[in-house]
Amino acid sequence: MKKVFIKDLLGLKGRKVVIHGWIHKVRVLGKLAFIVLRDSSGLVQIVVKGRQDLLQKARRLNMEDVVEVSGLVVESESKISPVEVLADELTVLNRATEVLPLDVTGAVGAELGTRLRYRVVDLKRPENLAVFKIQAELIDAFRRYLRSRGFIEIYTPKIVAMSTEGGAELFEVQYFERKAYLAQSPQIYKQLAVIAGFERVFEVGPVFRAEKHSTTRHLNEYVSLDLEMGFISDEHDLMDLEEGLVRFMFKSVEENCRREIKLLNVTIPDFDKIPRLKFPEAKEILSEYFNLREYEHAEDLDQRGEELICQYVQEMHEIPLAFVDLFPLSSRPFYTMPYDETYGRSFDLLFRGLEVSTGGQRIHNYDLLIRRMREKGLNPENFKYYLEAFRYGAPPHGGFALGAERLTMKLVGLKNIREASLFPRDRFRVEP
RNA sequence: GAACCGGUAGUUUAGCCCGGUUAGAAUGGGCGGCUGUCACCCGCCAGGCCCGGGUUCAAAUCCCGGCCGGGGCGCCA
Repeated sequence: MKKVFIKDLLGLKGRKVVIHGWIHKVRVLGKLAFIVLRDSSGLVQIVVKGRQDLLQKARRLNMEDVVEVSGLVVESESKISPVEVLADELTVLNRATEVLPLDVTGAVGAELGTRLRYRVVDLKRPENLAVFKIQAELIDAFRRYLRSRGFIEIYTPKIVAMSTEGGAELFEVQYFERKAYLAQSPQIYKQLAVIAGFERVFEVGPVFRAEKHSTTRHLNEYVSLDLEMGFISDEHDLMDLEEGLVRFMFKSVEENCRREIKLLNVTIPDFDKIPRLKFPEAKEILSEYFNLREYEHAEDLDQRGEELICQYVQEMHEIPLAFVDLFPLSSRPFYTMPYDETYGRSFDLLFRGLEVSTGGQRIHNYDLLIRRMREKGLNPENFKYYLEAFRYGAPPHGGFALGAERLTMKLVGLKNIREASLFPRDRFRVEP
C-alpha cells in the first residue's frame, strides 16, 4: 500500500493508502466517527464507520496523538477537502499524554507569551507552518535569483574579533584564551570575498545584535540575506538588482505558496519599479507634506518617519515599497561611499512602513577609507586585516542585506517579528 | 537602562472602578449518550483568583514591593 502525504490524496480516489500524522480533531457520533488528521502537507478527514474495534480506538484518541491510518480514498462532502479516507486500520504510534497548553485548532487562541513558551505546540498550528513555508520560499528564491546572476554562495565566520559597524552592541564569547564576538553582520567578509575576486557573493545566515531593545520589530538573532557585488557604477545598480530580486521573491511566493497565501490572507504586492527618494526629499515630505517640522534637521529616519514615507509612496504610487537613498554620512557606517560632503551612497528599502533592507556603495579607495574611519573616531589599527585587502586590488563594489524575518513579517502581515522566527531570541528569551 | 498596560481553571475570558452569595463562561480533559459530522450536539464530573506584605470585621477586588508577560522609548537593522 502506498504511503502518501495528505495533499497527494486528491489524485488517489479509489485507491488504498497509508497516511500518518497528528490527530487534529475527533468527532464521535455514536457508531460513526470523524477524525481530522494533520500532516505537514495539510488536513484530511478520516471516517470510521461500521467497525466496532476502530470505533473503540477512535473514542480513546486525544488531540495530537500520532497515528498511522490505512484505508480507501473516497469522495468527501467535508469542508476540509474533496476526499476523505475510509479507515480500515488505525494504529497509534505515540500518545500525547499531557493536556495541550494551547489550542492547535485555533478555536480559542493564546497570547504570544504563552505561544512562545510552548512554541512547539504553537508551531503545530497550520497558520504557523504556512508562515515558515513562505519564509523558506522567500529564501530559496533569493538563492535562485542570485545564482542565476553569477553570485556565489559563501559562509563567513560568525565568531569574529572586531565590530564591523562600531555601532551595535556585540555579544562577547570566550574564544580559548582571548575574547571574541558573535558577528553582527557578514559585512567585512563579504567585501573581502568580492575583493578577492569572487565578484558577486551572497550569504544566508544568522547575525547577532546585543541591543537591549524590546519591540515588535527587533530580534537579537536574526537571519540576514546578504549580498555584495563588484564593478558597480553606483548604488543605483544595487537598487536595480534589489528591485528585481524582491519582485522575483514575491512572485515565487505567489506561484509556489498558493495554499499558504489563502490560509493567511496574504496580499502580494504587485509592482514593476520601486519609487526612489533621496533622503532630503524624504525629509521634505515629512516636514512639508505631513507638516512635521521636527524632521527639518533630521539626520536619519525614525520609525514614524519610515511609516509616513511608506504611506506617502502608497498614496502617490500605490506601491507599498520605497527606496530612500543618500542618507547623511553621519548616520551611516564608515565604509559608506560618500556622495558629497554630507551625504552617502547608502539606501534603505522600506516595506509597509518598516525598513527591511539597508545597502549602498562601499569605499574601495584605501586612503579614503582610512580618512572616513578617523572621521568616525575609529582606529584603523583595529581593522588592519580588512584594510590591507584594499591595497591588493579592490574593485568598486557595494551590496545590501535583507532581514528575512522582517520581510516575512511584512509580507505575511504579522504584528510581531517573533512570529516570523521559529524560536525567537529577544531581550528576555533564550529558550526554547 | 528609567516611565505605561496587564496577570482569574491547561488555554482564552467575565467579575475588579463601587471590597461582602457557592468566582461565571467558552475551549480543552474525564465519564455517558448519539450513523454524515465539520467550532457536531446533549447530560454529568474534575479544574482557577501570580507571589509576599499592608489596609479592613471582611480582599480576586484597595495600597506597596517582587516576579512574569505585553506594548512602547532610547539605541539599533
